Amino acid sequence: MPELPEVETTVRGLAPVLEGRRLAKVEPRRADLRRAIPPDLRQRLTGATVTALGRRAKYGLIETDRGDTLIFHLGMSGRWRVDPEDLGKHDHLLLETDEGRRLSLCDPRRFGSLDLVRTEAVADFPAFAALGPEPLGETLTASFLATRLAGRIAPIKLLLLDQRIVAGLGNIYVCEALNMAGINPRAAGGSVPAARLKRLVVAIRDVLEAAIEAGGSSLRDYARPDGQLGYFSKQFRVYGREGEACECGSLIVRQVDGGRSTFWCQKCQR
DNA sequence: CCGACAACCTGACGGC
DNA sequence: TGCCGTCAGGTTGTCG
Repeated sequence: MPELPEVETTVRGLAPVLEGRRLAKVEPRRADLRRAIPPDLRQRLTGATVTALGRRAKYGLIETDRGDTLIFHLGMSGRWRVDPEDLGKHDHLLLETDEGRRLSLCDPRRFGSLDLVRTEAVADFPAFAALGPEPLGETLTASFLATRLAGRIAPIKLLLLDQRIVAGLGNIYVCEALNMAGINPRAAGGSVPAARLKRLVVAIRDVLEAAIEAGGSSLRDYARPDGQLGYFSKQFRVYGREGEACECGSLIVRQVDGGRSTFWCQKCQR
């Protein structure tokens, strides 16, 4: 999916279309994605005015003046299309504003989700309750990470993918951040020295901010809501670069951890 | 609590 | 051209 930067880019792209606009039409086009879509979604959102857009981890938030918040997750392949010319079989939810702008949530693999919760209870949303801190916020520090990783023998790479430890990182940016921080992805979480964790926190911030700045990554099926592609994928240091040379001259390798590809440099990351 | 692994679903791509 | 295996940005449930 869309990891944190792509969701952030998406939310920023949706804001000018939705903020302050009344939802003239709300049309779910199937009953479920990964889970069931709330059956009363159409009824509760139609006629409501969008008051704010937001993001928590990899979830996008659309708040309305009726006290409801639509929470969307893009899964692996989800994206919002803006003013689509025509709809395909993977366009699962349509929104139309009072200005006649149209938005379609398109998600071929349907690993995404849609939920509607009372805004005052967003923090109690089950998927949010156990989430770790935002990586771009104040809470994520080297000492915080050290506490969360203490005693853990699982590879640091897998622990960083655990949304309960840090919320919003995915496979791409974990690979990138570990490379920037010079950390071996298979190092036991609890064994990473404090100095490396400091570098890691800086690397996580830097890579996420740079990706947001560039408008998110663009892989197979991700595009910004306005249809323009993100450019950050061109800046990957290791992700998807198996066999290519690292800056140090050593070749980037790919291995599988927890069933997912890890790209890294064996010389720079120890 | 921890870790390993399968499952969910479709599409793109490479090899033959 | 077509068929088949493999892989893909994530999350969640089960089992030991």
